[in-house]
Amino acid sequence: MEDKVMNIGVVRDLTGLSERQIRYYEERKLIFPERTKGGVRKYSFEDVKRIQEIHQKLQDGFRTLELRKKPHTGQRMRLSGNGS
Amino acid sequence: MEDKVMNIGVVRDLTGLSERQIRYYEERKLIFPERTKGGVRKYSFEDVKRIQEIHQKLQDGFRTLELRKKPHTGQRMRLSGNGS
DNA sequence: CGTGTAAGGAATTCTGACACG
DNA sequence: CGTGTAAGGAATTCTGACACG
Repeated sequence: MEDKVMNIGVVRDLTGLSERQIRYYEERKLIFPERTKGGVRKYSFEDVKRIQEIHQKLQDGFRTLELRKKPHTGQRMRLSGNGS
Repeated sequence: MEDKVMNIGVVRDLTGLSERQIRYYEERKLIFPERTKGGVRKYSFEDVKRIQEIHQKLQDGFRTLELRKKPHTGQRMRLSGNGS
């Protein structure tokens, strides 16, 4: 439970991701930043780590929904093509 | 050397001090927050600690100039009246 | 699905100044 | 000296939407 102290701009710089991506992960219920009274998002360093993990998983071919509960039953290769 | 990630509003809430006080301590060269390209100050948790120390010292009767080099040669009581 | 972008508004922060003591 | 405040502008962030594939 670290302090939620960073604005999205800092998280953007720290992770190298876009604000769009960061907000989207929240929309998918993968991260839960706090808000100031005015509605500005505040993130913790834990959030930053989590965001990087999420991005990595997406790179590996997972979909955001699958990331809500850390999966451990099925690797899901995503080199080319899909499994459908 | 911690990351400078907090806006002054967070530091205000964390320390309970006013933005005016925080900016003033910088003006007196006691703390050195970074700046975004746009000019917005960014503080680290170390800065927060330092700010609290500075405020405590001021409560004890020190003046900002005296705090630049941590004093260790003269206690300076400040209960009532001054030493002049 | 995950991400980019332009749009307009709102929250936050900045500086310089005047005030007090 | 250390801090409060009103003033106006600028930087940052927010939401909802359209786009692509």
